[in-house]
Amino acid sequence: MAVPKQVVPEEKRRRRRPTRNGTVLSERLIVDTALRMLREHGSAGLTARRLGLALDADPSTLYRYFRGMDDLTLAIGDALIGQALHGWRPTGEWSADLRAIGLRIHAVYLAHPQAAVLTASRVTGRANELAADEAILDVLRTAGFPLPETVRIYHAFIDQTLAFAALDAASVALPRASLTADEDMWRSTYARLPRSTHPRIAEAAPLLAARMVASAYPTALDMLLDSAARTLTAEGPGRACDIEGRADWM
Amino acid sequence: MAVPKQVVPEEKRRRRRPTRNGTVLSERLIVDTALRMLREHGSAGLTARRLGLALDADPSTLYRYFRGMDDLTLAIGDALIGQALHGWRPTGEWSADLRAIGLRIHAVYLAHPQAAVLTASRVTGRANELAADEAILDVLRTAGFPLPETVRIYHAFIDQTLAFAALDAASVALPRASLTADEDMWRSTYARLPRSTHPRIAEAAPLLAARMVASAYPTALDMLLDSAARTLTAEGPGRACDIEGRADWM
DNA sequence: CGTCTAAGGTCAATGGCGTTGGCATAAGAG
DNA sequence: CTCTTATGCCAACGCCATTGACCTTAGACG
Repeated sequence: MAVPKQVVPEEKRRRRRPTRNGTVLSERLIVDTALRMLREHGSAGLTARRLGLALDADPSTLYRYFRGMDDLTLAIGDALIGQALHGWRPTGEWSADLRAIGLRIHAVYLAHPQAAVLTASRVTGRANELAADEAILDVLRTAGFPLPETVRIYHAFIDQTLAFAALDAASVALPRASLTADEDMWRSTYARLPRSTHPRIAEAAPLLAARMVASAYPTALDMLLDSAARTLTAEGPGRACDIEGRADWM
Repeated sequence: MAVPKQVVPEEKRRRRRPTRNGTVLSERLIVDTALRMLREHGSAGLTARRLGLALDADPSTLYRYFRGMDDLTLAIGDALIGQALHGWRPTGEWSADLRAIGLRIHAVYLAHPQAAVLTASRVTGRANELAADEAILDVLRTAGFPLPETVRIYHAFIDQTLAFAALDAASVALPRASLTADEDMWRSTYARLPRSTHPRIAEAAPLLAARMVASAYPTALDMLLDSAARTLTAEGPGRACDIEGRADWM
């Protein structure tokens, strides 16, 4: 019959047959349940078996909705982006707008750290992701940046945001034990290093202990916007505006 | 008695008993083999079973050297950092020095993308990591940055470097299929969006296709150094020098 | 050089995991 | 009301990390 191995797209679904226990499945319900499970069981705790259990459905049923766990992962990622920009409206001040978008994305990812770890570095090409990219580009163009400069800043901005979101989420998503161990590192290991071997760390230890437990994203974001602002006001880009420093990887 | 459950630290090892097939194990050999296996089998392909197979040893033998796969992961991460700064010497020009350090770390992580994915967001507190942090702080202090400013820049610099390394490594480490799919996304999905619904993406599509396949790290790094340079020359920090934008997470 | 202890190797078993092929049943088109 | 087939369930496969019991021999010590 050749048939299966194909997932019916959500909008084409006609027959909504309830599971043994009465719940009626949908992409939406599955993604939401997956997010809840990620929060409860950690980023490695999203398993087909457990998800099936939470939905009162057989694990294999999930394959009627997603091609596999990876496909589900992408759907989760797009849901996060949608949630981040839900209700956002531009104010007209480009710098403040970008700052708000960046902090919103960062915040939503940190609110779902276990999900963020799985999805932050993926390109889904789904609706919510496209809408976010369109919004960012629009802010820059409306502000008056020329097209090449817009693309340059857009690239640095979105990748910086996602990169920090993933990094910070990874810390938060660590198992309780590893997390406190990592945090204590700055108070124990680093704070106790002898001045003789590590003088710079020793002198900075108190400040480090205070700073390193927080995210560096707001600082890095401000530095990026700071640098971008100069190319708008000044006669032209000061330095490093070309595409050099290109991919020597891949 | 009481049974060990403890791993003998490498420097205390006396008895070097060969495995059934003659190989003599060591932390070094295990980490190197693990790196090779990660490259060959992908970031999810480092398994105790396979590692044992590659070493001609029983998987359970690994537990004599590391407390578990997580402990091994940390050792791999520290090895990467050590490799990145191997042979590095400061030139005295702080901006160039930081740029070099950043690009070195980024490059080594991208050279071992599967390993980078596992380790970039971990704090090991091991020797190589400490040495790297000491070096970065020293560059900034020697350049004349006051201590609080040094710590602020250090934090943004190291986290941005690791964050981009992890993000870019994750792309490179994707299975061949997903990777080319992601790259084609910029030429297919994004390039074909109608001007009516996504005008900004449409006008930028060619530039995006050219840029997005490369890493934004060099650009973001230059913008960070650019912003930092102003706080050195000017009378004082222009803006955003305080610790605000603090952790509203955790 | 001989003894003997415990480090460092092996083996077998446990309870997870994602995924698949076959099967059953009821939703809803006609 | 009929009949197709979408969508659910089940059982099984081959992976995985980790553990406890066991065995063997390296090398400290007399």
